[in-house]
Amino acid sequence: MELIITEKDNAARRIAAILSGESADAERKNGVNVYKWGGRRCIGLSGHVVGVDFPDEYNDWRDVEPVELIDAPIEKKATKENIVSTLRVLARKADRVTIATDYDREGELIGKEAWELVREVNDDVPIRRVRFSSITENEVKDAFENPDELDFDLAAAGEARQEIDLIWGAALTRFLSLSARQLGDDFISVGRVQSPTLKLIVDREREIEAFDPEDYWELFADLLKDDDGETAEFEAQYFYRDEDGNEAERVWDEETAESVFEALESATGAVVERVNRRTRTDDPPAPFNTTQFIRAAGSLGYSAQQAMSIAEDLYTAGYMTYPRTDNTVYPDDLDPEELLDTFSGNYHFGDDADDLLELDDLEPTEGDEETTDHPPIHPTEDVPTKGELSDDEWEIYELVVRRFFATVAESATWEHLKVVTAIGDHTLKSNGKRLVEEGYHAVYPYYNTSENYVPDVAEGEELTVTDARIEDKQTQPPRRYGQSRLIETMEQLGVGTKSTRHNTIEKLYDRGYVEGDPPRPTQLAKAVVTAAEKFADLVVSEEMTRELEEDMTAIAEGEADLSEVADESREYLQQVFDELRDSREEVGDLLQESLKADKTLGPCPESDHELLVRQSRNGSYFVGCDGYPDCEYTLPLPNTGKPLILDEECEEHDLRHVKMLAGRQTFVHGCPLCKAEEAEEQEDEVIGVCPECGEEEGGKLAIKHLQNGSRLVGCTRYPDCDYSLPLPRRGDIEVTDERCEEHDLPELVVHSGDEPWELGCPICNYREFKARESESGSDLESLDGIGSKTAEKLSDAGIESIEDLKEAEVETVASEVQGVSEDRLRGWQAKAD
DNA sequence: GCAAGGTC
Repeated sequence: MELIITEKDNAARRIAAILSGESADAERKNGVNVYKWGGRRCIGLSGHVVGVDFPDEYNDWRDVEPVELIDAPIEKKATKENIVSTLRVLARKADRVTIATDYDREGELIGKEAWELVREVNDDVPIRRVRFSSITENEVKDAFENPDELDFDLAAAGEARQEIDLIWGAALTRFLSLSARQLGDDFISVGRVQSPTLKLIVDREREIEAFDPEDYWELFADLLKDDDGETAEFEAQYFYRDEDGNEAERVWDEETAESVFEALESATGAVVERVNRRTRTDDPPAPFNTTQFIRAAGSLGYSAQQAMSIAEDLYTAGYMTYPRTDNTVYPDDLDPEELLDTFSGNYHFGDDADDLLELDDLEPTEGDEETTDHPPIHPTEDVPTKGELSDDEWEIYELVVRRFFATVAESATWEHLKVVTAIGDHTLKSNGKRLVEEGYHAVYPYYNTSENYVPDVAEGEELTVTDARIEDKQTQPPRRYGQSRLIETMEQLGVGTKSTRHNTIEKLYDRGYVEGDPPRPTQLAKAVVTAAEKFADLVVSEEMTRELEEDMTAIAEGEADLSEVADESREYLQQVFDELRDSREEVGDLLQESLKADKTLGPCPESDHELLVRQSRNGSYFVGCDGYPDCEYTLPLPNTGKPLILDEECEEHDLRHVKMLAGRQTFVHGCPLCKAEEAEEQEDEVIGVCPECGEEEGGKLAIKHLQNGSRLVGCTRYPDCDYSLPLPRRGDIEVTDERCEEHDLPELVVHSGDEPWELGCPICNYREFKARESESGSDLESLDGIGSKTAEKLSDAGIESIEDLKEAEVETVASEVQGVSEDRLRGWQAKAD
């Protein structure tokens, strides 16, 4: 029997289908699929099924000095018992083994792990290795006809990485956690990938904190062209030549700005000095690799984690190719015409596919990176219907389909028109752009294609100045990294891999290093980075990865030895620990102070201690005094979300404001003491009889203001009767004279923002709310191409429903909402009608 | 309770 081993079940199933001509049967053994046909069996692993770790006697953090881990033995332990044991059973009976794991470094290591497991139970079976970059009939059959040997050097390069990462990560993580007495769930972690990533975020935050804004002014004029009554107005911006002779728009000196403004304001006419016209080709984007896919999904509002998890579901369902890839060049096996053909006639994509099929030349674009791991992400020939997918899945699927379309579409062409005008001695410029050839934008509507209108004018032409404006501005600090920018930067630095970068960012959230989106570092994060910079600079620097990569390349090429490289790294880490030994307390204090700072709100009103955000046993958050148990002062917090302490402080109590992070329902709670005081001052307002205990016990319903800032309609006999109905968090509630006939309760009106809205009878309102909740959200998501994330972004821009969308002004919305172009909006508007 | 890398 020949045993074929792949990296994952999905690959096993597809390879079995190809080699067996679709005749393989699946059999479930021990919870593992084994595909069977003729004299062959095929089993899929689940990535690494064994992992490196220290022996059990090193498990107790307090018992073992972290420094001892440097020279501790390292074992390989099975991490997927059922797969390992099934593999052993099959390997015993095999007379030939073929390793068909992924064609990349980690795949070679996973292959070697399989090799070792096979050898444990069968010491003479021949083991061969096949390599292919995509699971297509041609590639797979070709690979099996030309088998190769396992590359032990390449696998050893991966093993070096495993050992070095484990030793550095475990030893330093334990050292920091022990020094700050943070054991259990709240340990303080360090690692070759997570720490440089965290440093990127912390360094950016340092730049922002150190930023000193500078004032400057920008000046504009509106110009009017009048052609015998046919008029056109456009905006022009003042500019001058700086010392280097470059065009500059920012005026750094107020007096100059004012004097230019006066000149512009008092002028009546402007003369066209120069007209420049040029056309620019706008090439379609390259195929998706993981990073660019995450970025595109990010502009639709998906976090890196969400995008990858949806992509994985679509991959598992067979609708798109493997989402973890570095490749940006389609393989020769991919026939764009054939793939387009499968979309021809499709309700959603048919027209676009047909348009593309009419092009003479279907040569797809190529990116810079051509790798052997997997093909770039593209849709497969198995096309789902919209109903088979959730709204989010559909939105991501459409993105992947349209990206593939874009890569075979034609370039777009823009016409740029630059007009330089003179008002007296001052020069102004206007940049117009017009999309003359839509090209790939017709099938890929995610980019901003808004145009800027500047009329056709001739040199020497005289224009009227209709208005002049001066805008005072300030230079802005650098922007924080968003998740996708962070992933792109990690990729550029070579930190992490296509499969792990999004997880690393998630890890920084879990460890309490970053909060919010874009991620902001906590005090703890700053302290960890500062401490590491001082004592173990290498672990927070991308250098460590660069050096490791060099060593790995040397090992893979047979020029270096795994144990040599690992020992050299051990020596270096030993030096780090030599320096750390005397600073344990100093580091511990720094970490503990910052941990407390992350939770501190400000002075306790009843003692000399500080108020901290704490978590109770049942998981809910509250404000408590650091002096507990001497001081038992507490304040409640809202029960939705996770508290984030803001920089803003309450002037009355010197307490920092609190924001509650709860996804879409995130809100600023403010100063918890103010909230509690406000609730105290508000009296309960009785509005009717309690439907639960009113008749027997005489309970009344009242509008109540809770100390944690929320409001509700509840029974006055609380806690004996806990009947309650929710009320909105914001706005003043007006109790009107009109009463609901069914429940004999007053109709309520909420005053928030400009327009009051009728909440109505609280019982009816709650019923409707429940009904709406089960219908799941707004009707926007019923339109093609709008998933929950896009719906959310549209609603942030004030578009809550299809009705709103129809009336929306395309240009403004497109400029406000990222990832939503004018084309996309027009498409939805057409469908809505 | 450590890392990073696979995969689910």
